[in-house]
Amino acid sequence: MVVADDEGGIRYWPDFVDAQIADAWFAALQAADWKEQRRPMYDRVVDVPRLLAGYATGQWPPALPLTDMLQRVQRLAPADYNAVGLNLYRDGRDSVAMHNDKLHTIGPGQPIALVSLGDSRRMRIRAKTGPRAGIDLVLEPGSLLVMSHASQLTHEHGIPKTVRPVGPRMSVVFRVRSEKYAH
DNA sequence: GAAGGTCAAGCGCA
DNA sequence: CTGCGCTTGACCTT
Repeated sequence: MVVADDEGGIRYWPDFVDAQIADAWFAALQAADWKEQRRPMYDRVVDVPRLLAGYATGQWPPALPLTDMLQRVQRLAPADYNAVGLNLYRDGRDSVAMHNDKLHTIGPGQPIALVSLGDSRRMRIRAKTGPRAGIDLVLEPGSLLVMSHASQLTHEHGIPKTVRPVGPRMSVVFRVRSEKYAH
């Protein structure tokens, strides 16, 4: 347990699946419907530093291994997941700023399950109040990170950029979206 | 419909 | 090398 609270806190399983499965998933998910996004930044528009894809549960192309992934996630972190979000960090310049998942879009008490594939990347986790001691967690391929709803209130997380040469990493995030946000 | 939060890059400093 | 806090603004949410 990386962070403790009464909903399970933040839990990390480095060996969620073995390397062969992780590699196969990573390869198959290249075929997802990856989209670039852009955002305004001062007087210019910049690319969001990662590629994004997302599906409602069961609405993904059958060729994607998401059904298998979801079944395995269910064994360790059972919940009525109704959405998946995928992020592709192409190299060390790709990142996500520190943030927490929007509580209003997640069912109360429901976990968020994140599977990592491809190269390892370091995730920074930090308490939002009090002593702002940060925790670094290396998210390895084939690992599972489960974050409680409550932990989103107390902690924020992000994937910082790095100068170290790194290959692509993918995260596959299963969530229980509230009614009005679910498709 | 007003108001508040988000989150991109780059900078300076620790 | 890396972390952090600051900055603006279009868009989203309440």
